[in-house]
Amino acid sequence: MLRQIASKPVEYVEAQMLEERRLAVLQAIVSDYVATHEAVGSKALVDRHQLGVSPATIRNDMAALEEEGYITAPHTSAGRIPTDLGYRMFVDQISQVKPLSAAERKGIDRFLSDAVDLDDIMTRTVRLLAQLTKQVAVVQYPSLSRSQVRRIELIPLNEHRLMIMLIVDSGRVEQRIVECSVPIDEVLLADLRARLSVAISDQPFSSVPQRIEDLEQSFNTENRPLVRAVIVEILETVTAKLDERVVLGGASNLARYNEDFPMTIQPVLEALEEQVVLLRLLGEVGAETKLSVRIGHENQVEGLTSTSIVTSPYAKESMTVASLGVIGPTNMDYVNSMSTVQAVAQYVSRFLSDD
Amino acid sequence: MLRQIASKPVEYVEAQMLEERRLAVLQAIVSDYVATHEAVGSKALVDRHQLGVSPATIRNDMAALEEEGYITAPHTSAGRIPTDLGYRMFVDQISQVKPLSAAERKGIDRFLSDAVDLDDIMTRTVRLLAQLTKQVAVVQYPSLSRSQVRRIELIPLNEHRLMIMLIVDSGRVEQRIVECSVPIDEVLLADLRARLSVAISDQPFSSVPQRIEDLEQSFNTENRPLVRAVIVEILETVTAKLDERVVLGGASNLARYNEDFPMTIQPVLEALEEQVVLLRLLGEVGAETKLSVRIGHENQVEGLTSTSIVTSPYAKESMTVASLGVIGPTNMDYVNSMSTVQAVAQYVSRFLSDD
DNA sequence: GACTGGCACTCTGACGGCCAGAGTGCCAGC
DNA sequence: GCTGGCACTCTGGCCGTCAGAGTGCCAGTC
Repeated sequence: MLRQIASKPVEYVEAQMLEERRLAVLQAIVSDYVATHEAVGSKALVDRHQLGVSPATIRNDMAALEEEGYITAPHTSAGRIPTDLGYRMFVDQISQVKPLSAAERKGIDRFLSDAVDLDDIMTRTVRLLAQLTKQVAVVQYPSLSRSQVRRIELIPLNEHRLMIMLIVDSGRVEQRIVECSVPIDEVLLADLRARLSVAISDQPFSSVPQRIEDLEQSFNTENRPLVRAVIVEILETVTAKLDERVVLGGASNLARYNEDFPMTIQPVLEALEEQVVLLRLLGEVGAETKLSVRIGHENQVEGLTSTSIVTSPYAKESMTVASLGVIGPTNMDYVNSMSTVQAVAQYVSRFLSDD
Repeated sequence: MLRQIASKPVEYVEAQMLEERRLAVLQAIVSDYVATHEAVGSKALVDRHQLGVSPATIRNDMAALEEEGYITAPHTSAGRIPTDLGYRMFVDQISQVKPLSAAERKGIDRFLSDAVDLDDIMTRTVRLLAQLTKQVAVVQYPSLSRSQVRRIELIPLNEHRLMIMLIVDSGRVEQRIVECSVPIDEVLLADLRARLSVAISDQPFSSVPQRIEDLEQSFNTENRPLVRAVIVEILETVTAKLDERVVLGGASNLARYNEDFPMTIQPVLEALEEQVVLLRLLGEVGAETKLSVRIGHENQVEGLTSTSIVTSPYAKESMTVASLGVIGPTNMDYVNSMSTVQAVAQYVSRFLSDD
C-alpha cells in the first residue's frame, strides 16, 4: 500500500528510512483513528504496529508530522488525529485500490442483474453502495448532455394536448406536455415528427439546439405556432437543469456517526437535500476519468466541509455518462470506500453497456 | 376549538363545568408542551392561560388527568407531559382545522403553479410541505390502481427491442422494455398496438389484466411470442408494487429534534428509507377520505412509534388518487400540521384536476 | 546523529457531593 | 369544590477531586 521506493545512493538511505517511517506512522495513525475514532497516542501505536522503535521516537515523528500539518492534537494530552492534509497524504499513498473479494463481486453482480430498467438500476446501485460502505450514497442518472437522442415521439393526448417524448440512448425517457391553442392536426404531427426524427435521432443532446432551431422555417405559417411550441419544449428539456437527476440513499447511516462526529448532521442532511449541491459534487469530478476523493475542506460546499466524498465516473460503452459515490465523515474507511465505489462503478458501466 | 357543549339539566351543569375545565387543562398542557418542549407545571399553566382557578386546583385536575392516562410525569417533581392518549384527545377536540392565512395560501398557489409536469408537482409539493411544517414530508404519486390508462404506445427501439409506454391519466408515464428474439415486424406491431389501445384505453388499471389476457389468442401462432412478451410486461407494470412511488423531503428537519427527542433519529431515518413502510403509512389511511392523524404507538410501524403522522388524501377530479402528509415527533404542532396538510392536499387536488 | 528511558506536566472525563429551583401531594380551612 | 400553605422529592448545574493517558523535554547510550 505504501509507495515503493526506488533504490537511492547510500547517503540518502538513512534519511529516506526516516522519511519512510514517518509515512508509516502517519499511515498507522490514520488507520487506527479510522478504526477506533479515538485520538491515537504513541504507545498505542507501537503496540499495534511493528514499527521497531520506542514510543519516544514515535513521539518525535509525531511532533514533526504535526509541525508539517498532517496531524493535530485535540488537546495537550490526548493522542493525535489526522488533519485533512493527513488524510490526503494517506489516500495519495494508496497506489492501487484493494480488489473486492469474489463473494462481494458476486453479490454486486447478482443484485444489479435483477434490475428491470434504468430507474431500477439507479435505485439498486444507490442501495448497494450505501449498504456496502455503510455510508450515504449518491448516484447520478446518466447525464443527458453526454447522451444521444435515440428517438423522438409526438403523442397526441387529446385535441389540444400533445406529449413530446425523448428516448435517450442511456435508457432515460424525458416527457413534456405541450398545450396547443388550435386543434392538433394528425398529418402535420406526423410530418413534424418525421422531420424532427431526421434532425436529431442518434445525435448528441448537445447538438440538438442547433439542429432544430431552423426547423420552424420549413413549415407553413399557419402551422408554425404548434411547431414553435414543440421546439421550445424540446429546447427546454434539452437545456433545463432538472434533466440532471440524482438519487440518494443510506441517509440513516449519517445518524450512526452522530456520536463521534464533530458536527451535527443537520447541515449535512440539508446539503444533501439540495440536488444542485449534489450535482456540483459529482459534476466537478465528472471531467476526471477515475476514482476521486475529496477530503474535508477540499469540498467547497457549505455544510460538507467535515465530510469526505469518494466518487467515480461510470460509463456506457466506454463513454463516461455520469458519476456515483459515497459521502461520509472525514474519518471514514477510505480503503474500503474507494474499492467499493470503484467496483460498483465498473459493474454499473458493464450493465449499462451490454444492456 | 373546544367541543361545544349543548345545554343540559341544571344538576349536570356543574359536573360538566368540571369536565370542561379538565379538557381545557389538557389542551393547555398540550399546547404549552408543543410550544416549549418542556414539561409544564401547574403554576406555569395558570400564568399562561385564563383558567380562573388556582394552581392547587389545577394540580387536582392534573392528578385526575394523569389517573385517566392523558398525561404523565417524567419524574416526581417535573411538570406533566401529554401521553399519546392525551394528544389523541387534543386532536379529536379540534373540530375544525384553522384555515391558513391569505398570504400562506397565495404562497402555496404560486409555488405549485410553476410546476411543469407531474414529477415537478410532486417534488414541489414535498418541499412545500417540509418547509411549511418544518417537518419531514411524504407525497405519494397518484396511485396506478386508481388511475386509468390513457394511451398505450409500442415503440421499436431497434430490431430486437421494443419499448412499451403506458400513459396514465394522472400524468404518469410508465415504460418497459421488451427484448424479442425475432425481428420486430412493424405491421404486426401496429396491429398489436391498435388492439391493445382498443382494449385498455380509458380503462382503469385494475381492469387491464382481464381485458388483455385473451388478446394473445387472436394472433397467429407465429406472432404469439412477441404478443405474449408484451402482454406479460404490461401485466407486470400494472401489478408490480414498484408502481407506487413516494417522494420524501425535509429529512434534515429530523435533526432539529435531536435535542429534545426521546430517541435517536436513526431508526426513524431507516424506516423512512423503506418505500414499503412509507406506502403502508400512507396506504392505511388511503381508504379514508379526510385528514388523518396517527399518534405515537398508533403507528404499528417499527421505528416510528415515537412519531406522529398527519396525512390527507388528495384527488383528481374528485377521485381520491393518493395521499400526502408529514411525519414529526409526537410533540409536534398538530394544529399547524393539520391545517397545512389539508390545505396543500386541496391545492394539489386542484392542480391535478384543472391540469 | 538517531534512538531511548525517565520524569514532570497537563488535560480530560468520570465520580460524588452539594444546593437551588421547580413542582408535586396532601391537608386543613373556607 | 376551591384555596393557601407546607413538607417532600427529584433534577440539573456547579464545583473539587482524582486517576489515566499522553505529551515534551532532557540526559544518556549506541
